[in-house]
Amino acid sequence: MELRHLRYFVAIADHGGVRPAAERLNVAQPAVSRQIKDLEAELGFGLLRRQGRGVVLTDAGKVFAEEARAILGRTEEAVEKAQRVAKGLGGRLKIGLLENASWAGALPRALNRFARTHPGIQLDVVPLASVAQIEAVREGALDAGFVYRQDNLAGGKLVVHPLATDDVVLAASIDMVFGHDGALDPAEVDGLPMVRFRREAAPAYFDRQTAALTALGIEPQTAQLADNETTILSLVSAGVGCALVNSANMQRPPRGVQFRKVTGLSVPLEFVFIHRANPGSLTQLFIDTVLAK
Amino acid sequence: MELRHLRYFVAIADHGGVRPAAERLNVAQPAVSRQIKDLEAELGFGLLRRQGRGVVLTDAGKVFAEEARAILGRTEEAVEKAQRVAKGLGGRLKIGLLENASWAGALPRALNRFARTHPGIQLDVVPLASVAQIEAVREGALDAGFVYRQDNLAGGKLVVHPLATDDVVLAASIDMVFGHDGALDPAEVDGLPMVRFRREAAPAYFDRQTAALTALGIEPQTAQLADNETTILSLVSAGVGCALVNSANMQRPPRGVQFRKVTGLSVPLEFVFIHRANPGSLTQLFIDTVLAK
DNA sequence: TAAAACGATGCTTTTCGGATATCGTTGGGG
DNA sequence: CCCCAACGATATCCGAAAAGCATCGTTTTA
Repeated sequence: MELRHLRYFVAIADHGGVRPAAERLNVAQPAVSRQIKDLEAELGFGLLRRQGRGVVLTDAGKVFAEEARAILGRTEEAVEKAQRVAKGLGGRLKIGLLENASWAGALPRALNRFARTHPGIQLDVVPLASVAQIEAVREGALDAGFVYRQDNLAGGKLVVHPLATDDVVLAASIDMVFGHDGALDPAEVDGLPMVRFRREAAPAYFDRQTAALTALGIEPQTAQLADNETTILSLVSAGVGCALVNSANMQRPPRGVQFRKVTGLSVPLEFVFIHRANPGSLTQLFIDTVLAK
Repeated sequence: MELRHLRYFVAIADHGGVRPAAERLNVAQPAVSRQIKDLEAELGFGLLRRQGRGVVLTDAGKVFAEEARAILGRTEEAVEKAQRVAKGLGGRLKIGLLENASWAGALPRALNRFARTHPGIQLDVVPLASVAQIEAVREGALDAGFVYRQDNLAGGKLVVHPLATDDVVLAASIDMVFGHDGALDPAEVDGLPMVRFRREAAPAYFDRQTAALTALGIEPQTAQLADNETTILSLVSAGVGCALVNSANMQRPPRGVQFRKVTGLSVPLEFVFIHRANPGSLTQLFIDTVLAK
């Protein structure tokens, strides 16, 4: 069965006869007769009742005509829909974002700009941790992602655009008094109870933090584990302990938390934009918007 | 565009390549390549990105593949749907029925039997007056109807099956005392206030009633007009007057109403089943069930 | 670096849809 | 009542188009 069969049959149903249908279709009458005959043979039941003068639709024919009309309409819609996507006027993009930190950067502006410039494109923003985003982008589950650079980023068809470099600072409850306002000496930090990332959530980050601390002679005392930075800051605010957090948090300091640089402590956090090496046209549009900045 | 294009393209999308798609479709690989090329040319945008080894769907291609799958699925459904109708296992029948009287006959049994025998067929029962039903059946708005024989029944592709012949009887309130139990003499009826059909509702019937009454020397005194027999009987029961009604009502006498034959008064009411001369297969099934009785 | 896998292209074969001419049937009009 | 007009079906031919075959270019992989 081909769409031609449906087109011919619908024309007959619409114009009440083979001949007017043929005329409307700009083909000769026998062509229509034959196609319908073939269609009936394939379906295994009659669509028309021939009664000398003209034809009438059988009951099955009436139903089939209705269905055929719907199918033909659907194909037109399908073409239009795909066409909109091809023109960059529609479609759907899945973008990964870290739910903690770094929202304060240029990201919201870029997203807003894209949404305004391409109103037909649906932006699905998926909150995911860096490791999960990288995996998702590799597999195509995400079109692009905003993550902190990880070990598993290397190789394998991924394009990485560095956007900014943050560092860690010490977050402590405002109830904790250090006696001065400047950067903290490592000795002042040693021995303090700390709220830490659960290692499984970000192994590389955890290890780099640990290494940086021990290099300064600080033995981290884990008071509590948490899965994300928002939770960590809540715990810090509650006085559970201090914590090393992304310096981007200083842009929007949570209530009850003070941020202090620690002399000599540095765990560079490279915030990057990632996508596959062969992005689709839609993704390319998004990439351009993000990098245009 | 033909369904073949969609089938080929969906096969590529499903199997991730031209060659496996061709194998699944039992055609050679170049055939698939060309069809997709033609399809892209017709659509005006690309569906596949050729990259040496293998192909990947473009964004528009992904959308179109989804749409194409839906369309192909719809066609299968369409065939099955029409097939069920062709086999007499589905579909819809519109049947006209008089909302008053004559329900007490074999009709409910026939309708029930049909509903049980053909559970897939939806029976739309439309309450309509005789004249309206005849018009509707002629125009195809109804597949069949149950009516009282009318003047406009003659000619024009209608098949009429007489089912039963009723007559009129006098309906009166039980408060009305005639002094005996048998048929009434015309003289006893003359001068009584009567509830009558509005003439527009059934002109022929009205005139025949009037003629029959005057033939017996009865001058009908109209106490009230009504549109249907149910209303008439309610008015009779309320003591507004007596009325000539279908004798079928005697099967289910309404509360507070007595029925009396009037000597010499006869207005034969032929209850008939009608349908067009060239019924569809579905309608034929229904006809067979009704007449099988 | 060579081989294998994949898709594209050129050419031939074959299938199938369309055009023309004609026939059978039916319904309407003189 | 009969003939004509309208409609759809059929037969045959022709052309378009889809499929098959062989081959080429490219890329990935061993």
